[in-house]
Amino acid sequence: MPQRHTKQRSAIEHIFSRIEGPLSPNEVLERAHEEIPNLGIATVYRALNDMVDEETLRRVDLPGQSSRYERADLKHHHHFHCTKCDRVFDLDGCLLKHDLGLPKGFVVKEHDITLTGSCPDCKG
Amino acid sequence: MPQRHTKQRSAIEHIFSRIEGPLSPNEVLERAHEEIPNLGIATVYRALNDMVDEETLRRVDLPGQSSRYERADLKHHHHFHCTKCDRVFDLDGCLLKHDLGLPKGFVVKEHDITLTGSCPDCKG
DNA sequence: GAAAAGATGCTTATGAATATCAAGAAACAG
DNA sequence: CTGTTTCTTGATATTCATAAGCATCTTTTC
Repeated sequence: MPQRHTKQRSAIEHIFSRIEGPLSPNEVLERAHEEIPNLGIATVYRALNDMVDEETLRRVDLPGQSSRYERADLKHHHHFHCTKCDRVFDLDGCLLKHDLGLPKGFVVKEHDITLTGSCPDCKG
Repeated sequence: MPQRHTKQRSAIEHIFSRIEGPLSPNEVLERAHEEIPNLGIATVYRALNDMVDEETLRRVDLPGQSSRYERADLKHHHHFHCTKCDRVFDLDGCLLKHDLGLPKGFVVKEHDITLTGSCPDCKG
């Protein structure tokens, strides 16, 4: 329940203060290594999970890939995954239809949309 | 490249001829066990992958869950995941906006949409 | 049928994510 | 400050989903 101030936790938080794009746990680890060379991956996972719980971060699940994490304070948006260069782009605005026409009784709390294709750099 | 007729492969194909909903590899294994008691999970994975390659099946990736598989001949649709009972419902029609307003150069090949919330049976 | 080409099933390997636990570091009391 | 308590860390082991390796068994082909 408490929340201690540790340098590893700060380092991980700091990474997301500079970076917007969704990062994988390993990418977080690599970046944090610059500051804390012997940081363990388990600590990264723990920090990420905690931060998701406290809604500092949001989990980004792209089809067929393992989880990435992005700041929770970003404006609502969706993602574009380029299958050629494997990069993920943030897309402004919501791409969901307004009139969903769901059957009675379904209550939507969240939605995920991922577009897949090729980005401007990988046209073809 | 060739494609042999084996009873295990037929059994797996037969399951999907009766069932529409997305099934996990383990669910496929369980159902197939009724017909082929000593079927191995590896064979299920191989069959599912082959069937995805030949476009008999489609992989369904819901956020935070492992892959499920559904028939590829189903009309384009999306999925609703109830977080209470954990069931997955097919939703008719496409829920993507028509005017995506993407930056120039992005070419969309596919899109995935998952709605999350509670279903009629789990209202609350 | 018998040989050749593949598929199966078991076991082992890989990769992501979590659990375990001793040792280290913050918070707290004095 | 300094000791005590309690949480966090890091290394390792574990779990789970999936793929790979390989000897054996089945289809296909002749």
